[in-house]
Amino acid sequence: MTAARDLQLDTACPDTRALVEHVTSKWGVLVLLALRDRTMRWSELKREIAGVSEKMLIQSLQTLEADGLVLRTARPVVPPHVDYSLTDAGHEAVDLLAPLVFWAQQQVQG
Amino acid sequence: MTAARDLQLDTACPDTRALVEHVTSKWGVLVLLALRDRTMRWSELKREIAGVSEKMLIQSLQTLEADGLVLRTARPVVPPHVDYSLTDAGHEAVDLLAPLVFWAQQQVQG
DNA sequence: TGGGGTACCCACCTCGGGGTGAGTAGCATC
DNA sequence: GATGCTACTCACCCCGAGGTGGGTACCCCA
Repeated sequence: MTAARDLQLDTACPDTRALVEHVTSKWGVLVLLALRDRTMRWSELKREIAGVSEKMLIQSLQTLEADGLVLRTARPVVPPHVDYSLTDAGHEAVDLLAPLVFWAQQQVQG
Repeated sequence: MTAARDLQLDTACPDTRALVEHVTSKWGVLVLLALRDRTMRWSELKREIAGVSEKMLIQSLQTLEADGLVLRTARPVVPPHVDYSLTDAGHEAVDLLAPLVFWAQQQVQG
């Protein structure tokens, strides 16, 4: 178990900060949770995640893809067909993230 | 285990979102980790958490106190003496948060 | 001929997280 | 008399997350 002090200092690292911010961002959380148990198309995600704007959905997906957490698979057909799924790292992230979100939910409701 | 879909919808709840944002915010993370294994004075936190501005440290502490994660104990002496520690809920939060931060760190360094 | 569906891009705006710097009370020390 | 320490408050600024609304290529179907 790493000492708390070690974590503190390292957290000042901007890259670690950025990754934590991405996975805990407003729409990032919802995208990761939505993709947790199955691959989804872009339009499915848009429908599933209530209230997300097209811009933010695209931006979130692109960020998570760049972080290596989400896999984008485009089929060059008409009309366009694009699938999104979690990578192994994405599954690791969501497995660590979900308990935190669940806990926060309990706190608020309690 | 709650289904992913249930979590998704509930996460849209602004209060849950706010709490997750507080504990995963730039300085919120560092404050929680710093207080993980001991009570600290304000000046100690300021020294321990490199680069934090006074304003943001105070703001983070006030937010976490309002969320019931941090306990503030002021002694009316001169010069002022204020202790900060984690509540039970604060310990729960940091125990869920630390693995996520640690994982992010590994991802970045790998 | 034109309207619709998919998966985007682009320009613009707002609002709040985060940063900088100055001020403050009361005593202690020089 | 002045300066310093602690734990703040207050005023102002900047930038980026997030939102809004329009455009676009391509083909299909009516």
